[in-house]
Amino acid sequence: MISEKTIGRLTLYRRILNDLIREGSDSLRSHELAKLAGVSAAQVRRDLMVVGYEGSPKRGYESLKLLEGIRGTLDEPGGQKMAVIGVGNLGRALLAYFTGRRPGLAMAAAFDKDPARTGRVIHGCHCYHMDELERVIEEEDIRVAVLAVPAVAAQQVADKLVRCGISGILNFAPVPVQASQHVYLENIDLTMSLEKVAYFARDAKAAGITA
Amino acid sequence: MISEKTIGRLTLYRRILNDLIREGSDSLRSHELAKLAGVSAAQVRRDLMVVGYEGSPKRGYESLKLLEGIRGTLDEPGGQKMAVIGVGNLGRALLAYFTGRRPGLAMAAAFDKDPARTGRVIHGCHCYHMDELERVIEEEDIRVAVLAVPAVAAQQVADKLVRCGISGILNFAPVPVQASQHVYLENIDLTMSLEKVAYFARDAKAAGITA
DNA sequence: TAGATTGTTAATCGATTAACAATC
DNA sequence: TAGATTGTTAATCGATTAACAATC
Repeated sequence: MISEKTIGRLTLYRRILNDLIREGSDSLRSHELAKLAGVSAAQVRRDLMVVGYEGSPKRGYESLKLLEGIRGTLDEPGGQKMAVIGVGNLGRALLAYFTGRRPGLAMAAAFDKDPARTGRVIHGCHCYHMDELERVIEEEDIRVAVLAVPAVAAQQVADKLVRCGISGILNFAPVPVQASQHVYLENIDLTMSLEKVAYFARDAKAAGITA
Repeated sequence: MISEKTIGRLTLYRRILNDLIREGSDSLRSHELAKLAGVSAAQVRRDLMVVGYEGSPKRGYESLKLLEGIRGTLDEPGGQKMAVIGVGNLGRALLAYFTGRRPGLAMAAAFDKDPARTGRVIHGCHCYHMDELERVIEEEDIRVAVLAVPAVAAQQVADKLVRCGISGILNFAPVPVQASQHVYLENIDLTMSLEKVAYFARDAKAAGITA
């Protein structure tokens, strides 16, 4: 079982690696990757131990083989499908943002309960009414959901998603949503993050004056 | 010095408390708040120790006084101003999302380098050209910036923001941006979060089959 | 009072980093 | 070889939780 943090960093290493390969790199050292990812070299080496490809003390890590190893660890071979639930301002932006960002993770559907928003294509993705949730998720074999509904509806919609067979939820509603143990759920609380920044900005400014 | 995590949870407690007060609650216990916030009661008690208001073993915490205490800890008395940098799909959505969400944290300006997007009002906020960044930040006394520019531009724009006197940055570009020690920077890597959910959704599904 | 809840300390837990023998 | 880098373990660090005397 690989930790959440390690998986997160692997996704970052992959992106960095893709850039390096595009620029012609054929090998790299742990400390180079560490610098670019903003972590320690020991962290990088520790993380890379899980991908099943070993570097060599002489040549470091071969870029292509390392990328292959990370892909083998992170990706579902046949690809995965996802959906966005709620196509208000944030939902539409996330739809656009996530569409085509990574091959192997396809945006297959969008849903909303407002009939004014359904029955049309938004950012290349068909928007269905919530009544069709179960049918479409089943037919399209969707496993991952991006939840962008208002806070009051979040828990209820999450429960419905779980009943429909979704096994991963990325929740943007500013309430901590609960789900069964067999469903992976990550909460991104934008308001919390903004308020944290506002608090520490104040603090940083004060520190700056004192220093 | 209060930890990042504690500050984050205090913002959550405040929101929950606001809801409870609206519903008529005048007092609450640590375990009630813990349940609603999805944390342990010990965690809540520990967090609340920093706000300078003590509960009593008999009556728990008085809702209004606790809210007052949290406000006193988190909020800058005169309020704070923020800006969004980059008004593409994501930037515009964040502009709409953060506008008016909390009194005391005002969206004062938006910026973009594309002249087609500047000189107009988006979601109630004037959009300036990047050339006006320094002047407007100074005039409006903006301290917090939400960074929603493409990855390639992120570090460069962040550096510019710091030079203009910004002391808190919420970065949405999918690269880890670096800033000086006197600037608080939080990275929200949406792609990383999505890929993590996709990975563990696969895992969760496998666990479900095995179980 | 008796009992529930508080503030607070000690124990636990998990993740990160430092260190080092093995290796090319 | 000599030296840099690897995989991996031990030490460190920080945050969370369990426990409990104090309290209303």
